[in-house]
Amino acid sequence: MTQQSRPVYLKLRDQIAAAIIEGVYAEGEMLPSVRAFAAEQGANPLTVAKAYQQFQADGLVEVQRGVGMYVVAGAAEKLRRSEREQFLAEEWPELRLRMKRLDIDAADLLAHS
Amino acid sequence: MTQQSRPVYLKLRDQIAAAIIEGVYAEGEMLPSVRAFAAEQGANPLTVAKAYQQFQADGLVEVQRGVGMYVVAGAAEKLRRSEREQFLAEEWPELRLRMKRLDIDAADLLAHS
DNA sequence: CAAGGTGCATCAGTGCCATAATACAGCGCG
DNA sequence: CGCGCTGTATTATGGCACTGATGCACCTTG
Repeated sequence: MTQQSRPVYLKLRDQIAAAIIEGVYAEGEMLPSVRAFAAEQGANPLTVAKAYQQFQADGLVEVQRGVGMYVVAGAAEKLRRSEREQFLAEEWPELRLRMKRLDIDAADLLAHS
Repeated sequence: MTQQSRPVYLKLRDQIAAAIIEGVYAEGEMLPSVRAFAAEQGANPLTVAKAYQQFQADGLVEVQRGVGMYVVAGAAEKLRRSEREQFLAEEWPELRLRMKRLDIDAADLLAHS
């Protein structure tokens, strides 16, 4: 009903980013083809391509035309650093205020681990 | 250009919720009128109304037609509990996994306080 | 009663998103 | 070379959420 439905291409992007960081798609290996990943996820190949392009633009994957897209060396660490900084700089401050407002502290978090 | 990362009416909703919890809009008091708040925030009155409706549906504010919308007694605590549960049950688990993936621990958070 | 403020309903417009159907360009392999 | 696999460009279309302008019903106040 609300904005729970983030755009599909962004969901796919996050999913792929997590997989790269966790080594599911190791450096030097090939990402699933646009068509294969689309079929697997039940999405449209173009939508997958749109998600892939984000990584290509950031230099995290390398395109070999006619072959596939390969994870660049150091991509996992680069991605982790990038997202880490983004989280600490932008999300955490707001999150901190919000937790304070909702009266949530470390003990509450541990209770829900 | 109309597409922010987050819909305006949801931003307004969060902003108002925070104000209610913090007592800026005390219980029994009247919320700013739709038109007044819209002018103040540079938004459309209808967009503000959409944000207000969420609170009305949840029974946190009471509408007196022709007069205004009043904060119901106990609204602040009810809102805090609701958001608190929502955070712990839905957001925190994902956040926890994400922080682990990004190699963020308590020390990092304290460093950015 | 008249006037101004309130919320709210209706209709219309806009832009992003997702999908679809093709078509094209490059590469590897038999 | 021929075939099948890659990514990519093009165009078109439908859906849906968000936003916007106008007008109406209701209440209080003087």
